[in-house]
Amino acid sequence: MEFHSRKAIYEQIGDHICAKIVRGEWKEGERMPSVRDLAVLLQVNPNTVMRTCMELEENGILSNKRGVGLFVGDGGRKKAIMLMKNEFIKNDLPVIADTMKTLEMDSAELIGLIEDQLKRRK
Amino acid sequence: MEFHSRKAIYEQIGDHICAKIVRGEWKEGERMPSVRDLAVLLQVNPNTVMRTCMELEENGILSNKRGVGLFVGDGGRKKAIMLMKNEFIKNDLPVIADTMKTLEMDSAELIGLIEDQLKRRK
Amino acid sequence: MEFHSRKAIYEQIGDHICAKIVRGEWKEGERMPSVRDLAVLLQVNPNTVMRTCMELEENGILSNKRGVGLFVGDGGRKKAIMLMKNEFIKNDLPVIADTMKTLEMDSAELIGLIEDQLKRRK
Amino acid sequence: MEFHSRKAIYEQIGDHICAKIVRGEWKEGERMPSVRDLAVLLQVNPNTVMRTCMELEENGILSNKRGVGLFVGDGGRKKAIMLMKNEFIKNDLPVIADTMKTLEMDSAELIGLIEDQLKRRK
DNA sequence: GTGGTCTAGACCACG
DNA sequence: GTGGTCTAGACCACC
Repeated sequence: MEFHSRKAIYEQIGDHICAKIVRGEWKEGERMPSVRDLAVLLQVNPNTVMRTCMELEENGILSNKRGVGLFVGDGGRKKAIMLMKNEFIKNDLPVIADTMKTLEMDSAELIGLIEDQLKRRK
Repeated sequence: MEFHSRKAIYEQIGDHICAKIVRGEWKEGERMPSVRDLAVLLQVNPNTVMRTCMELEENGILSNKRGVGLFVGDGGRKKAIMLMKNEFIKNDLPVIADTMKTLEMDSAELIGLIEDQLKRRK
Repeated sequence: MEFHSRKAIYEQIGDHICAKIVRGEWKEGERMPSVRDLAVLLQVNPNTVMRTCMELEENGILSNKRGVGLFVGDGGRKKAIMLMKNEFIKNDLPVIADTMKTLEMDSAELIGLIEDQLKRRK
Repeated sequence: MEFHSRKAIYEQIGDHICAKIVRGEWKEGERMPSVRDLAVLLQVNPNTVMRTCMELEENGILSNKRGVGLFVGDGGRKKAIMLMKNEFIKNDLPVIADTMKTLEMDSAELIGLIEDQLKRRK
């Protein structure tokens, strides 16, 4: 995985894990890959992954059974959705609204750009 | 001026200046306030403003007459619009698209959120 | 290191770093000395080195792994060569051509002067 | 006249005046345009032209008859040539030699670049 | 430890 | 007065 955005890497990893959970790839109650495995997978320092997991644990998205491993917590999917949504509203929406206002961009134009973006990924 | 976002202050100042130009408050060919005056105005260190202005100069948005002052460059408004748009496409659009996809949010919902955001400001 | 020319120190540092890369003393993918170490080495303020590194990063010559250090980027050598060459063509060639024209100096004479210059260094 | 290079404007004006004299457009003993006229012509602050002229006077290239005007001094052409040549050797040659060395550029390549440069002007 | 940002203040060349 | 550079030193987030 590569990390481009200005966000801290541990936050990007958080997004990545949340997305897995939201998409249902990692289900509630299931055991996740170990911190070490994740670190290898993401090519990142284990401490960094650790930090992410601690934060997700505090949010109740993950739960940590000592000596056993990390698990997706009860209601973790819902909480992950809430977390992502709140972060989006707090961090991104204001920027979007500002930019649209200054550039006099309307909803239609924004949606056009977003669709372009989505197509480009396919 | 207050600085909230995660962006560095000098980048926020850049947005601020570009917005002025885009809105036509500072017109092409006109002289801008001096770096020092801007610094006082924005309650920021002159070096920080300088750094912003250097970047905008490299983008052709500002031009510098030695010993005289900073001016909005020829075609500066257009370039400022392009810059803001490109930054938006590069930095923000991917985040928006990602988030919408993961949260299965459709255009209507996004626009709803944005309108809420705009109302909240009034 | 001593700094003679009219160029700003941070630009001379840029030339210095590029030259290291071009000469192969610092290879692509390798980690460079930290900003602080370079500053000590060159007897210069760390901020000054930072400024240079930021510019080289924007040119794709250096790349930055957060919290780890600065590395010579992929294709960094080629880019460094291009950068130096372009700077030379942009800044120096016109001066050379102008001077030769006004002073009615021909190629042979120029080369003579350059060889004198090179000898003087030995 | 436009001023691009990093040289101070008053120095560029000096080059400009010297070139006129070397080329014989302004002959020894002849009266030059007034400082004010030059300033208008070059779109520059009269003080700046003044400064240039003072320096050229110190070099014996110009002579100033108070209340009458500026004249090209006796032997001014020869002195102008010397001045330009010395400046070139002092300021530009070292940079050229350095760059050629780092980029492993030989004389033939340099001459090729210069000829390109000269053609581009025609 | 790393880079990155910001401040404060000095100094310079230039106009 | 203007922009531009540099220093010194602090503080931050990140790994």
